[in-house]
Amino acid sequence: MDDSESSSRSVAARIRRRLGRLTPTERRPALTLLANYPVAGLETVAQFAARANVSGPTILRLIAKLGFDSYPDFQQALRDELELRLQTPLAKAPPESSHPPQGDFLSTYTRAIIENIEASIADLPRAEFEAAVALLADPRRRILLLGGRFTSSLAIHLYLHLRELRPRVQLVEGQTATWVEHLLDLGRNDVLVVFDIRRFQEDVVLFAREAAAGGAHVLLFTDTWVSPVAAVAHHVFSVRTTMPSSWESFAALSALSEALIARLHAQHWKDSKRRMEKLELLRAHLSAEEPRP
Amino acid sequence: MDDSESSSRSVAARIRRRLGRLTPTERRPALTLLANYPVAGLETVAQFAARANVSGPTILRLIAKLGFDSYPDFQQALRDELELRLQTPLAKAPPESSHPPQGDFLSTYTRAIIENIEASIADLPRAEFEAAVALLADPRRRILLLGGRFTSSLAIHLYLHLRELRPRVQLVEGQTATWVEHLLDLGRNDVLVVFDIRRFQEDVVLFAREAAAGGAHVLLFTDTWVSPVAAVAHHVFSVRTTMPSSWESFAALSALSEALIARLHAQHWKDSKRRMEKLELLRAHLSAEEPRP
DNA sequence: TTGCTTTTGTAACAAAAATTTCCATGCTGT
DNA sequence: ACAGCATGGAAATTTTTGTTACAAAAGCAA
Repeated sequence: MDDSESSSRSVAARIRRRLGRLTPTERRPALTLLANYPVAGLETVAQFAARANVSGPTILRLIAKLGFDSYPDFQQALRDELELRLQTPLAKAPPESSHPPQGDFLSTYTRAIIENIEASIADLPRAEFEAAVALLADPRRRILLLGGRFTSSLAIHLYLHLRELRPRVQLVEGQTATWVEHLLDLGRNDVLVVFDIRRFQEDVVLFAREAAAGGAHVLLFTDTWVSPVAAVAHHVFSVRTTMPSSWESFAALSALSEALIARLHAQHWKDSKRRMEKLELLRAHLSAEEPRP
Repeated sequence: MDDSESSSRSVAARIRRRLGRLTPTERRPALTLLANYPVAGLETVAQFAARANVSGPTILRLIAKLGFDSYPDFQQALRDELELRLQTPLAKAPPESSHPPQGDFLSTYTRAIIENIEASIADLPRAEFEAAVALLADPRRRILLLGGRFTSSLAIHLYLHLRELRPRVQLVEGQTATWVEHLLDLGRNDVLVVFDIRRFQEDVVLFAREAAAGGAHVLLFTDTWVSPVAAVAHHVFSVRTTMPSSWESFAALSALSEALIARLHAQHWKDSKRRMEKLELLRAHLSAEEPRP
């Protein structure tokens, strides 16, 4: 009866909506799928059934109740969802050729960015955020920042601001081969902040792993695909970076680190104010002695 | 022959490693898979083949070269990867269940950011935007990027992405004293992109002035206070960076440069796609010849 | 050009998958 | 207790899918 309404939603949403009306045995694979979303549903009926400890026909009855015409149909829906989340620049020609632009480009693009930010921040666990702030606020800890090929700009952004607020902030940069030096005296009292999004970089992952093994706290900023660094990270922030049809957007990651900075600044205002005034003074000294151009 | 070694890596890594040794037609589905990772590989052979415009057997030959015994084997490997990635801490948090409180710091801060972006983009002259895109799209022009003390992260962000899309992109970095070298052969056919926000930097302004005098097109990204660079700039984008209580936010600037990149990519999709595929190939070559760890 | 090798697609075939049928089991209400 | 009904699985059936053999096409050397 409510098919027309629920059929527009994601598979996960369809399941949640009908969970109450499922038989106990049907509920088992339904929950299994939610727990291993969407991989479980991409297997064969037999594999899925085995995973959920039910028989094949039960799977098929479940799929039918969810409103799919066949099991391949259901899998296609899962793949479509997945693809939408994962599109990379090379994936597809821009849509403007296919159907005329609705609203101009800038407005459309901006709306997508805003949606990304909103969705990301809404889903973000507040406690994790506060924990991260506390870690970064602790002046005794050393802070190391690391980014990937593209995300290094984010690491730099955070670095430039943190450096103003507190001492002992370092950026891991340059050739990969030189990174190890940072690992040398990295210990229990240090924090590594890593930015890593899809097309996760092996060298970044390895570095984070090493740092974690050495006892450092690892803070990870990643996309919905979740970098493998998460396995060793103490705090993980996963935000949306995918845009409808084009490149990825760092807007949400950027917003998050700015929020982090703002929070730090607000909470430890007295310390950072003193520090910034001192900086100001030093800069004045330096520039006063510079020769006039 | 080196199967034992490469089989421990991810499917994507296997592809990159062998990309050079594949036939042209086999390379097509390989790149298709990387672009739509891993969805393309989770489809049936026929679907995957259609997506890459090759025949079924070509897919199977590719899979065999990658070291898999069968297509289902290959799919299982993809699913395993996917599952591992999605099992991370994120799974703990319930996805779309309850919306977090409205009034907390993060939400408030995010709302301010979003307002900044919306207001900035709404006021932005579309013609200027398109003119900027056209300038940056012209492959004959050299592009120079420059940022200030904090805004350098924005310059780097744009630099890292432009570099993928087109040749002849350079970043002005390092000590101010070394910048002049860039001015040497800067001429009528070149473009200087400058980021400069309040507490405008003298050295940045001087550089831009010099570049403009030399005939270069100057593109300025600035805040509502408008950098003095505007006096010599050919296109000026002034956006909001002020936040209610604390630090400034680069979100609008960031959104704008991302929109630029997206627009460029969309308009000159064919060129940039070719370029990016070539990059992919080169990276594969480099990583294939890396020494064993 | 000619002949040889490599590459790629067509079509037939075998394997595996999804689907259906049908029967056993357990629960509910009289 | 026993009919009636909902539920779930084993096995048979049908459909789809992966696989292979083979021939056409393309590239290349002499």
